[in-house]
Amino acid sequence: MRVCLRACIANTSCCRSASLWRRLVMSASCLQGGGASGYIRNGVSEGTGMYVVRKSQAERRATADRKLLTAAYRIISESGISALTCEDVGKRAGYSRGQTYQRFGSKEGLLVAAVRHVSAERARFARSLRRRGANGVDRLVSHCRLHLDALAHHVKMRAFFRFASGPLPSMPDLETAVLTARQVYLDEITALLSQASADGSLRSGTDIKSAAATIRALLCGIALECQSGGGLCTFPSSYDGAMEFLRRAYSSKASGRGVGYDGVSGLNVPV
Amino acid sequence: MRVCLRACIANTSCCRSASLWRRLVMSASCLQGGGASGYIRNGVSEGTGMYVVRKSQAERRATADRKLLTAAYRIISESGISALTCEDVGKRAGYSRGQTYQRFGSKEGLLVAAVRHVSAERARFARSLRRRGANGVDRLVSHCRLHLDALAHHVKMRAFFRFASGPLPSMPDLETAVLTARQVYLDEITALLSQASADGSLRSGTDIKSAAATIRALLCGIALECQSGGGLCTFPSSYDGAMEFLRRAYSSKASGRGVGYDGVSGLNVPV
DNA sequence: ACCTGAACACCGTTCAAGT
DNA sequence: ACCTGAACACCGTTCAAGT
Repeated sequence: MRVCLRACIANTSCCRSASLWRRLVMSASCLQGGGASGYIRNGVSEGTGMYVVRKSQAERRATADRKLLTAAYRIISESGISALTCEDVGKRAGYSRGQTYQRFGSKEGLLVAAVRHVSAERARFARSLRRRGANGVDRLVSHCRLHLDALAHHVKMRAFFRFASGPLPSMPDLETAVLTARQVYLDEITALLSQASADGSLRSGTDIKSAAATIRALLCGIALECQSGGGLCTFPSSYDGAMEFLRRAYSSKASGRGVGYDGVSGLNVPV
Repeated sequence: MRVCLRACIANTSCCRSASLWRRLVMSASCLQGGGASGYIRNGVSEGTGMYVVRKSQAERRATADRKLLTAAYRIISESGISALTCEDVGKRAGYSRGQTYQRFGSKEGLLVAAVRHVSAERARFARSLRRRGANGVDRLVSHCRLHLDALAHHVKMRAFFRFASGPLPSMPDLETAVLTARQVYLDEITALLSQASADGSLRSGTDIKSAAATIRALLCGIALECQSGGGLCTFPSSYDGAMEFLRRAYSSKASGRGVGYDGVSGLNVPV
């Protein structure tokens, strides 16, 4: 049973009630076409309240979500959170301004989804890091360096630090989501410190909780500085010193004076 | 020669041209009164283009500037930069929304003035600090700690870190002003490091420029975390560890393991 | 169903009018 | 002169209408 909607609308002037339209699904072929002219009605089972929704609808929604999110974190990584407008997001994603509301309910909803996405991506990136070094502190420092290095290459990482280093005003749900993302980041650093403690490379007497908070503050502070330099963020060589600083403060070994960063191996090495 | 403006306006319907009004000044008594009913015209010297402007006008402007600025940095310290609206500023300062434009040209103009003001106040506060400690590194650490401690008590300091840890979008002049304020802050830390270097308490081999950038990043990162906790910022005890970390990383002495913060003296002391 | 765009509210900004 | 507030533009948001 297929009914052309154009004809339906032409014949009945008031046929647009929700109860009728809830039964509409879209044919899969529409996803390929350019326009929206392929709407059909099918699978109607009168009186049961159950409706058939073809997979293509879910796909369409997923596509919209993905495009909007991608537009959002690109804008954020380029220009910051407050520069984002729904108009811009819609335009980049190939939709109208209203689409953000269709999919995420509000601008805040979009931002919450965006911070969760980039936070998850950051955590995935962090897990993928091949941290190098002879011991836990070496690997901690290597992790921090590679993590910050990623600012130059990963748009999602830049977006993450935009969220982590300066929240939006008066958006409680966003604030909660950002705090969660920051907590995940803190837990990650805490885990690395625990490993360093376990293998004896962490300076004895170091309070892990406090050290993790300090390191996160340092990394967010550095990321903040990289952002303010304009569009693209690079990891300035002046922050090699910050990594050296981490090693000095937390290593159990009385490190020699001359420890330098080896750009090839990504390690701090004695020289 | 005094002319009551009310009468002037009643008699001439089109007397409001700029050329006429440029000659008006306000009597000093107006500043004391509540309303704006005391406008007078005086000191007119026809054809010379020179006009007498009584001090009370300058005072009035200065008062307006001060009230608007105070309203601005209070709002910023409480709710952040993007939460500030000209409506709010006007209301707090006892003016209309348009007054910000009268005095500062734009919201950005107000923000630039605000960041300069709180930056200058921060520098003044920093100079007033009685840094304690036996040597340059001790005094550096003491400075950092007292500086961050001030977040809990000084509204201007909270406003400063709102600016320093997360700039506004698409406001080039504001960005420049914030960069300048951050540079002043960096120079201050650099000077303290230089003193530590001079008296031999700074770990040899430390690059002062890089160390200053690292320390500023750490301090801004900590201030950022204090802000996100809601209204009032306090210096959490977990950041005692960050100060200890500074000492470990930059002191030339191989410090003993147990160094703790003495809340009374404001110093890190061996225990 | 998804999507759009007119309509509204809010706020930054301007500027003619008021004192 | 200082100051106000109506008017406009822009953007977040809603929602009736279009497909």
